[in-house]
Amino acid sequence: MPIALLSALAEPTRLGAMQILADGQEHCVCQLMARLDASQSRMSRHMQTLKQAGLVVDRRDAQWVRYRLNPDLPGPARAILDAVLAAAATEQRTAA
Amino acid sequence: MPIALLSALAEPTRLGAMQILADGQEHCVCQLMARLDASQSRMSRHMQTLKQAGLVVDRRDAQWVRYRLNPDLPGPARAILDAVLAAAATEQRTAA
DNA sequence: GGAGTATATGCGCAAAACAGCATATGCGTC
DNA sequence: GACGCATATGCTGTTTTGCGCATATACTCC
Repeated sequence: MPIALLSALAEPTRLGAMQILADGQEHCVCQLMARLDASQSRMSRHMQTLKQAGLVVDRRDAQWVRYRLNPDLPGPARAILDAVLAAAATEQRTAA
Repeated sequence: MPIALLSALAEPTRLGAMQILADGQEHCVCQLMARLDASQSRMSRHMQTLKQAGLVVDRRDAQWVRYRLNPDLPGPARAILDAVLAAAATEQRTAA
């Protein structure tokens, strides 16, 4: 069931993180917290959640942990993610 | 934000209801409870949640309340729903 | 209008989610 | 090894979510 995926995405900070990571680049926790205005522990925990859901992968790089989209995300999950990101993007345009 | 949509779908009974409603037909609460093995109050409340999220619409028909997919679901929301249902269907095939 | 069926809802409870704070851990530099 | 920066995690309190039970409401049939 995609329940785990949906739960992971159904939270503003986590969805925000996914929108940032959607650029395909790696981002460290410190960047994410800054851009999403989240505290350190909050951001770290949310990234754990996304990782457990299989949406992202992390990599230690010196003092940083760099997160990026899970490149091996299964097709159906990837389709959900794309649809969600597209919807989120649409809304932001609408609000502008 | 699609947060509301995602939250609504991120619950097994509600997702199950959406899978049933995906046939395009109307279904009364009693059918849904039977097929999803849910108590009456539980099913009723879950349907309220789906309704509030805009995913379904209801219609009184004599003693029954018939639910069906919201035909006016906006495009991006519809896309999410379709992706989620497809993923759910895939998993069930995998399990079989 | 009384009984029966279908649905919604108020209430209380238990479990889960989320946040903040403090602290631990990993890594680099000196 | 001491210090500093980045990240993770234990603990605690608060809020939210989902549930069951009882009851209210809507409708039909007699």
